[in-house]
Amino acid sequence: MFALIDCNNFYVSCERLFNPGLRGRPVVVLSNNDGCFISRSEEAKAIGLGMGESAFKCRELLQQHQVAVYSANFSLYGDLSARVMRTLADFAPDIEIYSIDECFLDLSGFDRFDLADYARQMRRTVEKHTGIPVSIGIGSTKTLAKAASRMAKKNSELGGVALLRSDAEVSDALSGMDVEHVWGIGARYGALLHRHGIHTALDFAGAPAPWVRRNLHITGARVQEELNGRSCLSLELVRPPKQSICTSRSFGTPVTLKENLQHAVAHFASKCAFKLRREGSRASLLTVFAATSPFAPKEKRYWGTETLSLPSATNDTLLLLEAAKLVLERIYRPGYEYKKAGVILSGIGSVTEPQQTTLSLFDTDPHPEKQGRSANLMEALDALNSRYGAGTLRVASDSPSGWKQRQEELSPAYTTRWCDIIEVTT
DNA sequence: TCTGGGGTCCTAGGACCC
DNA sequence: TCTGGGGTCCTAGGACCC
Repeated sequence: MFALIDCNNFYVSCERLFNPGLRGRPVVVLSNNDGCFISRSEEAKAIGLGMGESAFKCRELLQQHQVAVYSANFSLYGDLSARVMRTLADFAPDIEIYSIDECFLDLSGFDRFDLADYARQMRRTVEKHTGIPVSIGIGSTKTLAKAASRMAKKNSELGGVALLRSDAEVSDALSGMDVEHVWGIGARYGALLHRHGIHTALDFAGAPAPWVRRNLHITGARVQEELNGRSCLSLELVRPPKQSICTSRSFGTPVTLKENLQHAVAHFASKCAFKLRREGSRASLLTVFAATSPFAPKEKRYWGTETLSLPSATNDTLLLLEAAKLVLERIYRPGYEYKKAGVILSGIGSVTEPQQTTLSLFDTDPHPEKQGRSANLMEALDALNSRYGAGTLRVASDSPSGWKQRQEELSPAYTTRWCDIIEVTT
């Protein structure tokens, strides 16, 4: 059996933790740049504020209902997530951290326990240790556990826990679930399925397997197997290394000067390089993109992107920054109002893998001694920034001037930044 | 005036190899 | 008139997840 533990309205719950006055009130958390809703309290959902809906379109509703609005505060959410996961890890030997607010536990061998009772104990403990409310679903496959957790969340009379064990319990649950809400079936496949008379998760479980394989491919076929109680997805205990790393942002106000765009791109490249080293990886491809608003009139729209193949895989901030600057130089077109830019690293391999270089006939030596110096420098850079805070030591072009996000309603980083705590208590 | 960010996997088709 | 079989790698596009 698998358990899926899902934090309720996670980001909103984090904000409420440090601001108990928000309980019972409608609360929303906005995306980066304060664009749309990415987390909503039950009260906010009841008012009709939709997931992913643009905040500016709901201005009146927000005011009318005195909705508490927050900018996304990921350092707070990340830290609280880690606390929740540490607490849950004590309940089973194997845990897969699936996302910032969800994890799977392997409950095989727990048959001597009353699983529903065990889940209720988990809920109480997480609530007590972290203050975050969770819902728990248990089933014989990960997909069924997901379906159960959805039930637990939707039906308050279940007390936050749903267990699907007998065939009758499973078919009963699946018959009450629209097919597009099954994990792995989204809106597009949902619409296709509805057109073919497949409306509920139960309909899908019973649909002809060859048809599913043909139309929803191997991933859809797996989902169907899982709904029928045959486990295809095992717990992933170690996260595989990332295959691509992206840092991108929308700008609060449009950026027009190349110099300012360079500041932003240098910042994104530095962040990417840091993430890459944290993974213990190197990248050989670097993409930069810079774009105007997709909502601008057609003649004012531009989406520039180009990828550079690096002479050898690296995780050196200086080299990646240099490459990013070169690419930006190529894609920058004057006269546009840039609203967003980003850097993507790919062609990623581990630092322990043998270096695959694409040296040209005329390249000079790869300078092994120089590479050792680069590694030392990066180590020192990361150590300083870890000790004294991100951005303490950075390349001069990685500058915050001339571009910034909108974050008008940012709460303090209560658990990760000393100066924010002092501000709260004084 | 305002519209997020960061990922994964799969497929099809083209180019190429022997 | 016919025109093999078995591969790899790369890219674009489309789907999905949170």
